[in-house]
Amino acid sequence: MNIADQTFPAIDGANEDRAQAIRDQLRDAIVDRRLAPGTKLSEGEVGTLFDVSRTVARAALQMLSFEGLVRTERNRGAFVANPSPEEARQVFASRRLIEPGIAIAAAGRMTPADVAAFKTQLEEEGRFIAERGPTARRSEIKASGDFHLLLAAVAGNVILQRFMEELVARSSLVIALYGRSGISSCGHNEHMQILEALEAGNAERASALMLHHIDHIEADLDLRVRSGPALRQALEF
Amino acid sequence: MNIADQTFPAIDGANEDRAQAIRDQLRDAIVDRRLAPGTKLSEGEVGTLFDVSRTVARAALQMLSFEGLVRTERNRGAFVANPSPEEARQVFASRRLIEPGIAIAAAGRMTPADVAAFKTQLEEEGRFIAERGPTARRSEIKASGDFHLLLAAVAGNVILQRFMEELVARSSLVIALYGRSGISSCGHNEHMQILEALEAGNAERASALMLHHIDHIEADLDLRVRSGPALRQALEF
DNA sequence: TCGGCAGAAATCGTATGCAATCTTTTCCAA
DNA sequence: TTGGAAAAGATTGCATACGATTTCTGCCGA
Repeated sequence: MNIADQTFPAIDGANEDRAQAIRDQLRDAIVDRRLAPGTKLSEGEVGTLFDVSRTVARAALQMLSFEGLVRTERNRGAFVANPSPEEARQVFASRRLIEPGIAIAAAGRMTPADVAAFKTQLEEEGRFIAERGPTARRSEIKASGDFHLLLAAVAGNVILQRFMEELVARSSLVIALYGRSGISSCGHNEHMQILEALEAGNAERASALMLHHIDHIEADLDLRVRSGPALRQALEF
Repeated sequence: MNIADQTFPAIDGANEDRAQAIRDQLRDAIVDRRLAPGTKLSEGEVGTLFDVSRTVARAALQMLSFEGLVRTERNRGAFVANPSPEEARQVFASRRLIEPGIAIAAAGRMTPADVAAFKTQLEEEGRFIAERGPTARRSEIKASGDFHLLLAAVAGNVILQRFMEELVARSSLVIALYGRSGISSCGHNEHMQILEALEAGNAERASALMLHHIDHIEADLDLRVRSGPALRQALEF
């Protein structure tokens, strides 16, 4: 999987920050697994693809590097991150710490509009599960992450929201690398249960369900080190 | 307070990343309050001060902007962040969520070397409290933050560690803006109590103490909006 | 055939130039 | 004096150029 094989919508050269737009495109591609972990993202290529100079492409890659989605090596370039099992565990440890609290905060702030937004989101999620094929699978992983992001938005703390954006994006990478099965339908059920608790204003229950939900996601991963770490490093694409 | 009044150690033009070195210098200056909130950080000036091109200075400022220490406005430039009371509350809400968990994780991983490091840190903290003068006050705030950063390092989760680095840095800004008194000596006592609990392996107690500690720090702030938000915005340096 | 070395090609790090945008100053009329 | 418009100045956004570093390639000797 090479970045040159991807097609990206043109960046509207309007007043918006173009580097940010490119970052968003690339992030989507990484989270959707259209760009595999380890793929090289050279400044020149990214620039050509989006029709901007290396300066702008570089800025976009720097942003992704801050988010942990891209790893940059001096004088070598940027690569889609290839999280280690240990990193994967830390991602989920972080989520276990943060998301139950976010659920509690969100429970106290849910508006009818929020409930409606969640229902729309969950419907879409359900549709992707029903469909078959790799495209649907990708959309499904994305939608599953969107549930958590929506929750973070409702919680109303922009700092935590940004942390969650990073954690959800990194989780997608981790699931891509270490995911075992299609536990997703189970996750969908759990999302619905969490929404019920939120709608009922039952913060405690929402929080507990969230904790279990994260445990379930992580339990579906196979985080055993497959071979000696030296070999793994050497093979790192 | 203008950035041009500051003196910075020269960046060693060696193999290290120069933008990163500049970011660290600027972050220290912001956290130490040598650069006041609202101070303009123009690319050209930063570049001249550190003897690098605007390209490198720009990269450093972009990093600080990601950390929330610097706010950038398109076509206008970068300014030391000026967090609103609401933002301040969110910083502390985030810390209340994360730090008790970090304390628990750290309690299970403390080595004798860690304990020694904490003791050294707390001694230094104590020294700054004893001293008088604005310089000592700055060092004291910095040292107080270092306690929390050390704890995050011991906890062993690099993701959470990075989150904490951001939160501690932003807290320094918030304290600079909204801090009322020298509650710091009280904070120092609390740090010592937390260390005792950690040393005893009492994770629950360490966690509870941490939560109270954060509450105390926030309680020392005066987060009332001083004037109409419109006026405040207008006066924003 | 294989390892390794030299040159070529690719890629990155950084400085600099130019256009676009914003800010400040100047100046004139009310 | 005050308001406002226009010019001058400063600063950013972006592209491009060039040296430095790394990677690739082809060739040679063992």
